[in-house]
Amino acid sequence: MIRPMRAFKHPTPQELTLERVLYALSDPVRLDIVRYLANVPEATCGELDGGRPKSSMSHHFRVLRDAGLVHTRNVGTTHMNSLRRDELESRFPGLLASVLSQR
Amino acid sequence: MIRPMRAFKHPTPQELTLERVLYALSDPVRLDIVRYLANVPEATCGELDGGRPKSSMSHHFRVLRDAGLVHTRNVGTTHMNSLRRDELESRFPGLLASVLSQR
DNA sequence: TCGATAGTTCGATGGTAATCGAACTATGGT
DNA sequence: ACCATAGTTCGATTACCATCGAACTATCGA
Repeated sequence: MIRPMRAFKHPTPQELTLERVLYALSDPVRLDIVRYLANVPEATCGELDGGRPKSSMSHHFRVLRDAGLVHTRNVGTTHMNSLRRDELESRFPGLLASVLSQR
Repeated sequence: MIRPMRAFKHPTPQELTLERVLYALSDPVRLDIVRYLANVPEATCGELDGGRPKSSMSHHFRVLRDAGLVHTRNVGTTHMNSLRRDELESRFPGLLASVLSQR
């Protein structure tokens, strides 16, 4: 009886709130993650820790996931993260691009 | 020896950080304040409390001021608040408009 | 099946933020 | 001068959040 690895819950675009998205983006670590993900198709969690403990990174990815910014899928032993560009665009048109355009 | 009412400190556009702005906007009460201010030239603090204590409103206005979103000037016994549209636009072009365009 | 690897979850800690009442300050009006 | 009004500041409480180590889970490879 093999149970598959627990899948992550990803909110639908309708479930997203502007406050939650802005809050998720208001942390320097998470903003860096989002900026990084904006330039690659996907990235693993480990690829993004800046020497930080895995548990801290896991926390930030969870916040980003719960806010609807990031999608995580399981690939072997790693977790592949990607920006939910299209869903974000459908729910908050132009918002992500606007934030990412700031320096 | 008359001392004028203590003036508020307003950060310059250069001093603003994206994280701070996004954080200030991530609270429902403050987001409502900003949305309201977007539709009027100026507004007093009292005009915006939704039955909340004055001290709570004062706190939120302070956060918005410190983040650089709101300017407060003294007019008689009241405080007139306005959105710092131009400064915001110069520091984070398009950001405020993008956030305000979301429902 | 035995590591090794990648990441999550748990629990604790410290820091920060929201909230409110109460006291205080400043201004204008009478 | 006195009072009312508008808002700030202070202090306390509560709640939440970032951080980290440690234990746990899942997958792959040997």
